[in-house]
Amino acid sequence: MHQNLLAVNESTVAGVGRLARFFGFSEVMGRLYGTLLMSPSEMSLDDLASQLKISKGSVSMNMRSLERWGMAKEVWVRGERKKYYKAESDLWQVIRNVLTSRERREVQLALEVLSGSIEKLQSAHEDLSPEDRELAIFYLERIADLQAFFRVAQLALETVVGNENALDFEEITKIEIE
Amino acid sequence: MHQNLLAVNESTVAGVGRLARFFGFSEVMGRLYGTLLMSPSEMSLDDLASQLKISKGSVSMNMRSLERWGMAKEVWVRGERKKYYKAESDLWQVIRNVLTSRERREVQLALEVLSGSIEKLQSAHEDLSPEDRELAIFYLERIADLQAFFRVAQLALETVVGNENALDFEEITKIEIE
DNA sequence: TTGTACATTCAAAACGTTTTGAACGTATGG
DNA sequence: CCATACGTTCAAAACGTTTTGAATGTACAA
Repeated sequence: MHQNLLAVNESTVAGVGRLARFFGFSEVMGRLYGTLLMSPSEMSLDDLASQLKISKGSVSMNMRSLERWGMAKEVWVRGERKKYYKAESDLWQVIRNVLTSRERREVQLALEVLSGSIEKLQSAHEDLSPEDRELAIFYLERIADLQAFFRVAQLALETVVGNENALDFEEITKIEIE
Repeated sequence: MHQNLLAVNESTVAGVGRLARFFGFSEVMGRLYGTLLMSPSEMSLDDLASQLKISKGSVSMNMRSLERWGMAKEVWVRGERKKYYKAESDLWQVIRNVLTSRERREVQLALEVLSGSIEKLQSAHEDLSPEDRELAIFYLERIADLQAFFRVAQLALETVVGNENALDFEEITKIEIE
């Protein structure tokens, strides 16, 4: 294969690995996904292990994670005993999967905890000493700030998760060019 | 101090620690920041070490990180030899600091690498065997998808980073309530 | 200027995470 | 219905990261 093609493949795989880290996944998961993304044909566990030079066991486990996150799919090949995989190549679908099943929960939980804190502070109000009352008021301010932050995060998430097409390539380039 | 106030403090500190992890910082950094955020008065290294039950060395190093990220500031107290710290309590300022000096670079770098890849593929075009040419076309498609993703990320970042007030509490709640 | 109370540093230890590979399952082609 | 080629599992090892605390550096109060 041509030198440049190899270089492009390598840097893309590395970049997707980096991206995976950023999103809180392991780098290997990202490199597996990147490898599949840059492969025109589906790949077996052995293909992936040899191409990335990692153990088969690691590939097996990480591919299961990728499947759970909707980032890769198994492909059945007739007359073959091996499992073959291909990448989910719709990046927006992948982003949506991840945001929906992870970030969304996190944000919702955070907002619930914050509401709970406000309630705790209010219900304690009668019992508080003067100094504690002042502190409680201070706490309420800070918690309101945190709520504001998480509400923005929630809004942003729903924007991405909610719309099937809102953020696709065409639309964005339009916005940028104008 | 009242039981509920302690509980609120604790869960907030834990939550900010969690948030820090999400943003790729160490949990301790987040807990230090959270502790300062929930403290009406500035705190010394020893205060922080004893409250979080971690070594002074760790506090010292992590506080320096927090300062570099614009998340905490040193406060001089007359007639005191100790260093005192307070949190940067404007969360949007903190977000802006982080996004500007970290995420922004990452996205820009990624876009440069992708452009470079496209050039590599185009400049190699003449030399390619028929099979490699097909592969190059496939690569170009996938790289275009990645570019689209990073352009959206860039746009989102500039939205947050660029506007001083675009995302403050008032505006968001308005949007939500309507 | 000096003594000292503090902050900083960094090597070693503790800790958590990831990787490996051999042992073990399992399902498919024959 | 096997035989076996493959996938999976998991304990141990490798590895990277974080934490500690003692040694060291530094600047302030007196």
